[in-house]
Amino acid sequence: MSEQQVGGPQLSRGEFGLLILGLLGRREMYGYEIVAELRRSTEGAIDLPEGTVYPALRRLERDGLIGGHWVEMAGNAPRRRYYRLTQQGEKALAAGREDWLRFKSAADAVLGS
Amino acid sequence: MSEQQVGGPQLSRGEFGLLILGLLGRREMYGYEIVAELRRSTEGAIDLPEGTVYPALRRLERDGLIGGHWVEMAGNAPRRRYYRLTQQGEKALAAGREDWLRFKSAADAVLGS
DNA sequence: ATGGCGTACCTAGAGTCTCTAGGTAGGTCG
DNA sequence: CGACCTACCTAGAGACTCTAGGTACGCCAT
Repeated sequence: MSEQQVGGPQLSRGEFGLLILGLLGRREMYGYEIVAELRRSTEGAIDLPEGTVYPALRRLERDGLIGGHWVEMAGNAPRRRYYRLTQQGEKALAAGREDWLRFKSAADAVLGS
Repeated sequence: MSEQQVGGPQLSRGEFGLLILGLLGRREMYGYEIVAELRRSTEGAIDLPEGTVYPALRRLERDGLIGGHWVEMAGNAPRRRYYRLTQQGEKALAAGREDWLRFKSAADAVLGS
């Protein structure tokens, strides 16, 4: 519990998963929206292909960090699967934020930035 | 060349490789030393096992970013393979630093830190 | 009416990286 | 003698990311 380590099987691993949790920490979103919102809110710096995001969402749901539910749209618009954080996901996000802060200063120390 | 993107096949990919380049940007080092120095200079926040570092060094050398040479030690002490950045490695480090800065602000934007 | 683009979901497979769990070989210390 | 340190190494499993598609529908311009 007092492990202050990140390099192990932490970041640079499920890093993108953490970013998705970060977005979902704000509000419910669906996959296609996450792709766009990630691109938008990072000004294009992070632009994940759908082939990365959809499997990541499946993993996060499988691991109980997010919960998804289908929403039928009016007319013939394609249905959406909205995701929100579970309680476990909230905890994972909090822990992930701390890992990120630690990793960030560690990497800055090494890279001299 | 004007690509301002990191999420692609960039960070969270060869992230640890970049950290190794960062260390080698300071001075020549050998594998076992890198493991220790990484742990030391990040105060334990990043503690890569040898099984991660040695293969990473081989990849970096294979890709021409670092060059290694054996140094025999006095007595029966085990020999060391010292690595230094190549010119290409210097460029990769510079590019990697920029990628890191971009990724950092992007992730901060998403994680709200 | 046809091709292009947009919404929204999905997958298989290849490639890459990280970690575990060892192994080699010698040295020191109690 | 056993434990631990320096240094290097590897194979294999597991995990993640990306490419390159596919499905299905709607809208718009030519």
